[in-house]
Amino acid sequence: MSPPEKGAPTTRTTRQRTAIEALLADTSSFTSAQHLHARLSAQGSSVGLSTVYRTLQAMADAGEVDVLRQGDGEALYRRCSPAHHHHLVCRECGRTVEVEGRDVEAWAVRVAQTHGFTDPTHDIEVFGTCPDCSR
Amino acid sequence: MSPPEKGAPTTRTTRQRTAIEALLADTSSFTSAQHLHARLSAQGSSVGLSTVYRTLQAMADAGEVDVLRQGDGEALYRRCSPAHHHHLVCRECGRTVEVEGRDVEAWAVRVAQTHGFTDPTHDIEVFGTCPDCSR
DNA sequence: CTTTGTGCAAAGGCTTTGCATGCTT
DNA sequence: AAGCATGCAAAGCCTTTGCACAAAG
Repeated sequence: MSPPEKGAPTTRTTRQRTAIEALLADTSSFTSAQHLHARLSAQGSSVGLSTVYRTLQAMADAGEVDVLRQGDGEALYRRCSPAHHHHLVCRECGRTVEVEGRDVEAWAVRVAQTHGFTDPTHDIEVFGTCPDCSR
Repeated sequence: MSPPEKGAPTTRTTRQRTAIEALLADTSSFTSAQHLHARLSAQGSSVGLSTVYRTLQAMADAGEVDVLRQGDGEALYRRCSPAHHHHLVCRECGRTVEVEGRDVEAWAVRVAQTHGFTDPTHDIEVFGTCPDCSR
């Protein structure tokens, strides 16, 4: 079927890819592909919208960014640390804080086991209004 | 602007609404609007797709069904109990179990407070393979 | 009789894909 | 030179909306 899959699929260093990664590195809140595309254009380093989508998708697959599905169908992305973690997101400005949740991890596993579900996974996000926005 | 809003916004009893509620009551897994529409047609009690969407949305607003955003942008619905709860969803067949999470609720609140975030809310879903599917 | 619900078809918004060209290796 | 990456435009998908008609209260 498919050739003997080896490690990481080649990722070339292009101006676009670099620009996207750089911008993402400077952003601490969740952003949409479209917004990112707009910022890149405004900033001069214009990149095709499809490229933004493709790159973001690739990074998500590689675990380099976290994806959050908004209620309106728009996907939000944010760079993230490699370790497993959860987010505390400000519902006003989108600012994000990565938090750990050993307790929650354990809870999730326990819940799954209790019902005989194997191979547990979970999606957890906490929302709130951050200090700056509630002022 | 708007008239003095009183209690519940009138919900009329129509054949369509009844059919949707009935089908939902018989389903214990998350379903998409389109799938629901197809099942209704197949079952004879055909209902317009827009009506399905509108009804589902109304029920979601009323807290009669839970909404789950799939990665591909399709929304999944499922009837639910009025009390606050979370879901344990089988990633194979979609079967769902409602679970409580006092511990998690507390954790979420604590996490928010720790970072000065007010008015905490959360989205939590646990996935796994159910007994029947892992067999 | 008045008001809300329904259908159909068209519009919308985000995302994906086909294909020819340019750039990285 | 060989192959992935990029752009543009078109296509896809799910969902929402406008409007005229039917049904509920």
